[in-house]
Amino acid sequence: MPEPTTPVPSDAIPYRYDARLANELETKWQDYWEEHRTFWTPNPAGSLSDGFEQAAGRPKLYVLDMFPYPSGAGLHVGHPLGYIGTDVFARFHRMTGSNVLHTMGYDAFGLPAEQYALQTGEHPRVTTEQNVATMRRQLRALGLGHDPRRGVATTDVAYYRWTQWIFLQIFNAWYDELADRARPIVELVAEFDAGARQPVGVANPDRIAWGDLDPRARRQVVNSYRLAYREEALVNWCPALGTVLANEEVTTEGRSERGDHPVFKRPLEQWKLRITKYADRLLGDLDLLEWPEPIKIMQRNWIGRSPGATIRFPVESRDGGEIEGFTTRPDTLFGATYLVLAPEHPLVDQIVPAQWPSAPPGDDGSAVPPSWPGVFGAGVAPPEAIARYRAFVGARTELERQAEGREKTGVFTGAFAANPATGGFIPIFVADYVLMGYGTGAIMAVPGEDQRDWDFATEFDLPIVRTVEPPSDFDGDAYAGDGPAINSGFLDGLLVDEAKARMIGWLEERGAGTGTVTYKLRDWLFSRQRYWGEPFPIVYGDDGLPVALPESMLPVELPELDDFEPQVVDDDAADTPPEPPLARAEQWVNVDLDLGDGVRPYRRETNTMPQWAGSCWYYLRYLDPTNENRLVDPVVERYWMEGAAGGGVDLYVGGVEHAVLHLLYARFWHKILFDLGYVSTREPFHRLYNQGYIQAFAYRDARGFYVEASEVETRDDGLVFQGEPVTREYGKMGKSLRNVVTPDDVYRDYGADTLRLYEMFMGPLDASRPWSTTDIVGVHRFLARVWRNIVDEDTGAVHVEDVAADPETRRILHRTIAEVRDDMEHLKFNTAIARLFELNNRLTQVVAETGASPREVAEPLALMLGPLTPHVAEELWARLGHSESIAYVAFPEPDPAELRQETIEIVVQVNGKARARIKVPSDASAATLEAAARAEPHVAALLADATVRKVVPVPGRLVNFVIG
RNA sequence: GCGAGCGUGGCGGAACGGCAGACGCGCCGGGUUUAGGUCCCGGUGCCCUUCGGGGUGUGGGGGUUCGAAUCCCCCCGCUCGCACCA
Repeated sequence: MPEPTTPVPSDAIPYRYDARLANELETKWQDYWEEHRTFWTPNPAGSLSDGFEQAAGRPKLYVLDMFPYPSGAGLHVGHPLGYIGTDVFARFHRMTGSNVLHTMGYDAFGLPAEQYALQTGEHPRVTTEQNVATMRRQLRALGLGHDPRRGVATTDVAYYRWTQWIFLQIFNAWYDELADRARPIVELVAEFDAGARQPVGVANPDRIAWGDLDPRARRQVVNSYRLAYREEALVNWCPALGTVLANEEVTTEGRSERGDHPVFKRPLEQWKLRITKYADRLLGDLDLLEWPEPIKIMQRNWIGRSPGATIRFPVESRDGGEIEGFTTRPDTLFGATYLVLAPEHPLVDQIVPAQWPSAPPGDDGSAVPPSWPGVFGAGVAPPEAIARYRAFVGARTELERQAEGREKTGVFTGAFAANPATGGFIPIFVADYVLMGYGTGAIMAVPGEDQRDWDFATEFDLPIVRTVEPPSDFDGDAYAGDGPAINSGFLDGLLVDEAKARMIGWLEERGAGTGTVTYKLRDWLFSRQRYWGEPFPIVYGDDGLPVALPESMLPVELPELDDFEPQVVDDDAADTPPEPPLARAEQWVNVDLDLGDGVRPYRRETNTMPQWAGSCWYYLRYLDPTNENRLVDPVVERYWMEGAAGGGVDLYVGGVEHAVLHLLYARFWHKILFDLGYVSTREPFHRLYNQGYIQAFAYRDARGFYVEASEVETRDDGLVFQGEPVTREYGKMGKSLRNVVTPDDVYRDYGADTLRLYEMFMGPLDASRPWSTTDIVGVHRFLARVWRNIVDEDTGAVHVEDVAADPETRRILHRTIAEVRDDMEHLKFNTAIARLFELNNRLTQVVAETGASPREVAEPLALMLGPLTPHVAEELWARLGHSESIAYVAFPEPDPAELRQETIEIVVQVNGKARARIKVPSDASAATLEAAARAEPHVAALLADATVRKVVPVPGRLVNFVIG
């Protein structure tokens, strides 16, 4: 990349729009906005309602940026792209009469903050506050029109008090399947007490009546219904980070997304949130949203709804029992030649016999093939073989599983089950290609119709029965397509959909199975062994059961702790037990509380919430940040959130990287709050827009090392750094690639308005593109030209006259206004800016000819720049003689009369090729068009010796002659 | 492997199925200037041209259409998401 072309300071010209002048007036207007509370946005009620009378009649608009994390490294020019976009949009809408809410807070809890604090040796609160201050300074310098009163941080005690409060609501709620919504847990207990409902579920497997349960059992039953619950689960334990991670924080290679350390599966008691209960609503309500289709598709895939059936297979063994398997293809049951259980499946131990059977049950004369016991051989008895296989699976990391590809491993359990369709006995295997976390953790294997089962069957000499007739030219293994059923008794001849329905009916009649729906979505693992997060408002009594603290005991503040480091151990130390840092704050952990039955000792929960928690609801707190009595005042909430289909924030801008996690978690919390009556809309974010990324070129020298990108020069013989040739790459901005450009650099060289304008001009907001320092001068020159067209560079006097613009200039002005309005509305800032360039180029000519700008052009130009480059726009507006801020001045409106054109130029094509242009009245008829076109000399010549086969006149556009 | 998206000058990018390349950068030429920079004017897809114009051109190939960067099919390349989900 060539040197940044730093403009030479033009000291000789005192009022030239250069970096010095820009910086001066930018600081001035930022101070002005702060002092005059320009962007304080009134609420309809509560402590922030001053001035609402003026806004009451206007439409409201809630514009939101994704919650930023205040990084210790500060901002680079890629970060604010979306913030500038929302600011332009918000400012435009203020000028078109909306009451606009736009602010920004900080997602300041979480692993990065804690790790940064570890690096610097300072307390996370200190470093976090420094980072927030740095980011606030950098963002203030951008001139963003945020309401500063609403910029909450998740680490504020006054904020996380409400995060904890929401957790209490989740803990104190259960999902009523019949009503299809969450309800307060007290209502469930009331129904149990009244005998209106019988407790079922994992905590009450024997279905003991409520009245016969002891108090402790009752609490366990109730806990098993809660939307927040504790469960021993296989979690992603990352010793190097000293924490467990959510599935989403683990890469497909089985390493931590942060730091790339190995991750191991370990059973651990964890908090989970029952997001799976909302799977169907999270899926269905996507239809209400104005979101990019790819994002909706990603959410649908993540939720992964699969309709199918659970089928019960009676086990042929000493104590009987059944295995429930889930399948999406119940139509293939006749081809199920074996079952597979996940290695952790709880039934495995119950069905495994002491010795290998010599033959399947029944007496069809077949024998058990020698390959079934698996790699351990027939000399190893079934229980031992299972144990060894489990050890083998447990020892493998995700990475190893990945490396070994799709090769199937497994072991025969020694047990058999009956296929309810055929009545025959089929062997039961254990294999790790079946996942405990999905469906029932058990499958019926149909090798003829499923490639995975085919691979396994081939490996273990299992029979393969096709149940769908493949096309005659099919030469693959398993056939997964549609076709008539074969070898399937009463299903024969039916196509797949019909066969599925018939089989489900058949199973349900016999009580052998039911139609069910399964989801890929798992419950949300909600606890972390970290210091820098929200403490849970939960304590444990001596019975070890969790107790929710009453609302009056909130907030539960993080204790001061010198040693806040997680227990970090070696990368590969999979066996060390995790110890949360908070467990070491003994005085904090052990408390005596009166929770209703006298003062008793309790232990606090020592896990903290994941970073996602705070970002699940910040958009609600922005609405009413100072409210001490409620999460958000319902009047305020309704005012800002209600809107089109499903309601929600009017425009939400952020990166695609949050396509599933943040957006799904936030929707989930919002729906809980909706069910419990705390918010009025079904969805949090009505319209979502994904901004692109600004990346940058990076350069390596001959040794392969990155060199400072800003010092690379372009010469005729190629790219060089200090005289040595370098090669170019393209990637993220970052210290490691040595290609960072900071906003501060650009402010210094050109000013914030130039940075804003360049970022908006360089391409459409949703596209990613490379930063180009050389290109910035173009927009800077534009601003300087606008300035010069209005202000005398030598004297600072305004040279604008109250004279009429010439007709052509006036037409250009009004066309520009119309197009800029339209582009702004559709977030097409790059083309809006191009139109302003054209208008200003015209104005430059006028000034060159007449020595002054007509006021009727200068004022709208300044106003149209208001959203894009607010500082220079304010300054010009003030110099044009206005005393009020430009922020709420009405955006120019086009004069329809000026948009109408008397004559238009249309194209004449011959065989689709443009050959001439003719001027015709704008309302010319097809016949007039054709006549005028034929009269054009060039066209006439082309048509002279040709046969015109067809004429296509399109009034207002063109005429096409087809000749042959 | 499955799903989604994207390929337009030297570069960033414009273009309701209707003049491809708006606007900007860069580059070339001219003016202003002692000079450089700034600033102003003109030119700039590629090839040919008798300077009138002609040919060609939106990753490649085919199709629909009077007309395709745009719609459809196949292929190539790149990016992103998911990845043994039964």
